Amino acid sequence: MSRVTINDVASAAAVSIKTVSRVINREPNVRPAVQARVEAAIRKLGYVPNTAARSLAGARSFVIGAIFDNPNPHYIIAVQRGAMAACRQSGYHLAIEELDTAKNAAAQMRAMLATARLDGVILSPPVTDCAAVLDALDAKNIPYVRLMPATAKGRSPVIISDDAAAAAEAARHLWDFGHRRIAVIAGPAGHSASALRLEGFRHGIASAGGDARQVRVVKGDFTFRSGLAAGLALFAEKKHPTAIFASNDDMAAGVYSAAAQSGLRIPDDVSVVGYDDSPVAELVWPPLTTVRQPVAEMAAEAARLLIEGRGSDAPHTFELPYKMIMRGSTGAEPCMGC
Amino acid sequence: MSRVTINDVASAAAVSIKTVSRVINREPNVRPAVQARVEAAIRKLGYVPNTAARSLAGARSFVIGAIFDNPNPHYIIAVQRGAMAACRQSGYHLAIEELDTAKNAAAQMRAMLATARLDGVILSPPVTDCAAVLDALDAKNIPYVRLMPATAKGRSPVIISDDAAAAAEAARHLWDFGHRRIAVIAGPAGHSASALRLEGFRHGIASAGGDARQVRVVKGDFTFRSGLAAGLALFAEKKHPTAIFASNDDMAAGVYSAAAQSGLRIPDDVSVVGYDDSPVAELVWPPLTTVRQPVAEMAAEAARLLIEGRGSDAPHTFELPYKMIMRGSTGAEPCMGC
DNA sequence: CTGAAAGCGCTTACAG
DNA sequence: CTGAAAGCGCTTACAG
Repeated sequence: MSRVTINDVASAAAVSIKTVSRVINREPNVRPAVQARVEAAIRKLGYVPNTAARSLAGARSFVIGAIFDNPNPHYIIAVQRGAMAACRQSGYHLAIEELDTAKNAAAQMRAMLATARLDGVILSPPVTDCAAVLDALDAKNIPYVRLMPATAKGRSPVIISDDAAAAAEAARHLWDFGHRRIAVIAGPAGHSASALRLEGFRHGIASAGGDARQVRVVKGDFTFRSGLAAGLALFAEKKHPTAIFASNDDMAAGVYSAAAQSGLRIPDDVSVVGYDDSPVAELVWPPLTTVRQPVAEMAAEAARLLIEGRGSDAPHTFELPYKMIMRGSTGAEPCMGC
Repeated sequence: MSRVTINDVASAAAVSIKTVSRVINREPNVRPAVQARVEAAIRKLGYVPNTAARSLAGARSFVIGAIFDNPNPHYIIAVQRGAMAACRQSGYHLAIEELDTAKNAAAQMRAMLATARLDGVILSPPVTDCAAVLDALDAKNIPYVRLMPATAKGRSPVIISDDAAAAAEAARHLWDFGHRRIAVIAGPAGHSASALRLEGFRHGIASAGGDARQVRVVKGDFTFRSGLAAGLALFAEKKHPTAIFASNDDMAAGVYSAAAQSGLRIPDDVSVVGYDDSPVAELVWPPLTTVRQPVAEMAAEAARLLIEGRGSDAPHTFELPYKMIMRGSTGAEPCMGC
């Protein structure tokens, strides 16, 4: 639709197309007055640079890739939403690729790279820790930014949110409500978030003056079902926990179900904290107190880094703040006053 | 990476670049022998056409858009997976856009169209039925294909799977197992699938020789929670249903929870059928009998239609087959032998 | 059935 | 600080 070209803008601003190009690309050496004139012309004409032409003439493809593997749909959607937003703002496209880590991930990565010219790649867990994929990217000299890696953090710019600190805050929150019999439902062993959240929680208890070894730990696998099973097992105990930290919201929802089956009320009899602030957190009753990891913002930051050509910079760590979302599933320890 | 250009291929095959272009674009008027020679050269050199150059010289952008609104993440991911696969095969990109139908959808659509040149657009429910969005697309002359529209099917090519027939099959399946006290948990009123599945189920009962009016209908909204509530209400009745058709898997999972709380076993005491074959269907126990709508394939077909330039053809309907997935949640009516 | 020429809308590499 | 020229790799519109 945009028939307006760089030539039209150049004429309107009475400059050469090279100067318009400089303004578009924020290159130096343009007098402020001239720049203002060009920008006014761009706005007036509704000029949008032709990506195909820019790509053909220059070295950029204007495509950023996002690689996923074995994924939680909510998480993927959040990453996409953030990355897409950043891409759109700069006229980039987001190419989504799903890897099957079970098979030869590096070969799949190379196959993708053979057909698609990418200016950069965003890696999310668990591929974010797949050395073979990083190698394939390095071999082609393609910049990449990783979300929440557990290993090899020195290999690329990295975007994180402090899960351990968030879990510690959850622990203190429960502690401050007077809870002393506390259980954690941990995530699966393969997932780096599991360890981060568990250790963070223990650390929070310790820093509050408690004994981290007193914290009951039950294994889960991030599914509703495992949360239900863990909750049932916990509530069957004579002196069952009065507070439970589930390492994700789905398991917390399972705990809700277990509590209902066990005749326990939330938060009167037992307090529950989840993690992720997924949709289910607002669907359950009472609404779940949980932690929000700014996934979309993290992905957007990764995309921006790549778009600005900073994906090959010396390894940096960009940390974005988590947020505890206080809702109705936590309250005072039942015998506070007994 | 692909330094090989159309010129290299032309030299290798001893033809002009125009002939190579004809082969790439499957244009007519190339002798079979020449075509074979060109294809051999392409293969030998590993030539991949430069999309930016093709786009700049020609009329195509090589970008297909997919519009979503208020979405089930699993569904969106499935649509994306299918559409991406089709796009990748033809060197296209998929641009994903989320609309907020609550706000001015047409304005959002126009804003998107102003910056992105799209060769076609895939619309999925519920935007697939948003007349204002269709108008905006028509105004810009952009072809579109719609997935599962409920209205205005004559406005574009349309991809469907027969939800009503699938629901009818589910009904007959239950009927054949001897069930006569049957309930349906319906979806939300705004969603076209709700009506399709409910009416199809009723029709199935009638065609099996039953009385469709005897089928109990309880309202749900496609969430686990509404399925749980509906199940609890149903199971509280003296002569509770022995079979339940939940209009989606999430609600079916809610029914599982209700059954457990009510001391009912699946499928011994009550049979359950879901719809969607979402991941939860294999997570619950016993695994859920459900219906698979070929969402990814439907999206792939839509993308292919658009890529082949058939998006503006006279309205067609492409129907893809659903599939009933028999698992362990259905069995004989409990008193079959009493 | 095949090809030579022009041009798509930019950026690059220079020149000044 | 600014611009004229060349060229990126294709497709279009013709000519034969």
